[in-house]
Amino acid sequence: MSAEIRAIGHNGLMNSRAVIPPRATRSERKRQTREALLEAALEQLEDRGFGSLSLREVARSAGIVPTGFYRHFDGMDELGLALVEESFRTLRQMIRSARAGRTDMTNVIRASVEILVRHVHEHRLHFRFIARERSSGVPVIRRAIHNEIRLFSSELAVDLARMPFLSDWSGEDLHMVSGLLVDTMVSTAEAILDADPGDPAAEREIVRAAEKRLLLIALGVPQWRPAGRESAAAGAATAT
Amino acid sequence: MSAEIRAIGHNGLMNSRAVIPPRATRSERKRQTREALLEAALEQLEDRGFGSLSLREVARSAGIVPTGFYRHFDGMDELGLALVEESFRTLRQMIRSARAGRTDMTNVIRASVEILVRHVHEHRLHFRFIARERSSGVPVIRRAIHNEIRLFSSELAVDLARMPFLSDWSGEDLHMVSGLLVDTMVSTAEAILDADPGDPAAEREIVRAAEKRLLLIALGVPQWRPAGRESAAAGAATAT
DNA sequence: ACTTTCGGTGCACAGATGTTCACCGAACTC
DNA sequence: GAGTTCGGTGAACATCTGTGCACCGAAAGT
Repeated sequence: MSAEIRAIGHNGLMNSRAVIPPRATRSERKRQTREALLEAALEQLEDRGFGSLSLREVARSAGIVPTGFYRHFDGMDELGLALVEESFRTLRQMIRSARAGRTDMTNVIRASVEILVRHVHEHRLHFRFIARERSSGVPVIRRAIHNEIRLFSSELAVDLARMPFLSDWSGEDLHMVSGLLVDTMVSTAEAILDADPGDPAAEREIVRAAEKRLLLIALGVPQWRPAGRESAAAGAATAT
Repeated sequence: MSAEIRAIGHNGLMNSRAVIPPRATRSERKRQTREALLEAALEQLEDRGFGSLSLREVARSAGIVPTGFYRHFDGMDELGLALVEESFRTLRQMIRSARAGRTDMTNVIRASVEILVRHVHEHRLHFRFIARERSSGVPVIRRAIHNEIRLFSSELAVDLARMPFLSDWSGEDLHMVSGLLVDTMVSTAEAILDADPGDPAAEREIVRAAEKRLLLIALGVPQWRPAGRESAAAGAATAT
């Protein structure tokens, strides 16, 4: 059944349900309160882990009664998984915009970091959620996030393989570097989330450091197994 | 130690403390139950975040009654901060042993990763604690861990400054690379913690990837501003 | 041998939590 | 227009939580 009426997007960040949407089809209203539940959970993650969220409190600040919660999810875990899905949907959207603007690669590093930072600001709560729950708390959510990130890293490896100076790299090495890049980006996102919003100096410092990190990694790439032979020989790497 | 649940609702005259060393000075026994509380908390972090730990449950599995908890900490937060301190004490101990064995630096990477892995196994619960609570949950604990890690990164920067090929680096750049190294190590530790113990193949893979990451970073170092002036060496990433 | 200190106990309380159940009324189906 | 679906309600439950209080008994101090 298509026929979805598209009303205005969402009701802003207000934590209470405020006034009831006057006119809406039933499934549309259901979708709205479902979104309100997700939003309420995201907001309450400011000073608590997902595992310490209470169903009642989430329902309350979403504007419904505790038992109404079960009309949408059959427990907090399912709500959490929905949050993972939603968060990574916006993340993939970020990747798309990153791929879109990659005409020249002279400043690919700067551009990537800038896109990352912009999306962290635009979807702060989503990033905070995955940053917070990535390593912590409820196992099922941790697993889900880890799977998404791994998948994500694999996609980046495929992208990297297309680049000229990486075209002859082994799959294992490609995945290594993509993993390193992803982890670096994750660290950067976490740093930005921790730095308080409204302090542009601190954020610029983070961005600066992130760009340097990525540049350092990029500088290592041409030196990777320069002779095609094995072996590490860290000290052996010489300048051109 | 005694993680067993005391099923009976009202304990009669059963000595709940299990067996304790019969002879001990009072302050020594206090230290012991304090340690039991810390241990109990660490163990219960397996499938929950620190924020969802309950004072009662921790006290129970430590073998004391809930109110007895307050003889040692005045709340779970303080217990958490004690855990942070304890955990980083063992971490610094690791660093010392890392510094001890650095005779030759041909395989400094391999040696570092190996030390990291060994300590993760030896102090699994401590590492799991800081990995879990690093980004999540209770703000006060998160801050404490972040401060420790930042301090830690600074110390590493000082160490790096002593190395010949890094001696002329600026403080900012040194801190950048130390931060990158620390984050990489943290990621490696998290990966090892996630991989189940007893699967040596998976772990070898993680170690292998970690060594490659560090090598790639190391290979970038000699290329870092080779002429001392602007102009990043590889055409990879300069821009305005 | 006395007094003090203090880690640990037991009880009690008010509040919060997840989940059940029967019920309502407006939106949907026919 | 009659009947059904279904998102939301409110009361009730058993259970768990953190914390205050008075008390105990043995170790420590004198």
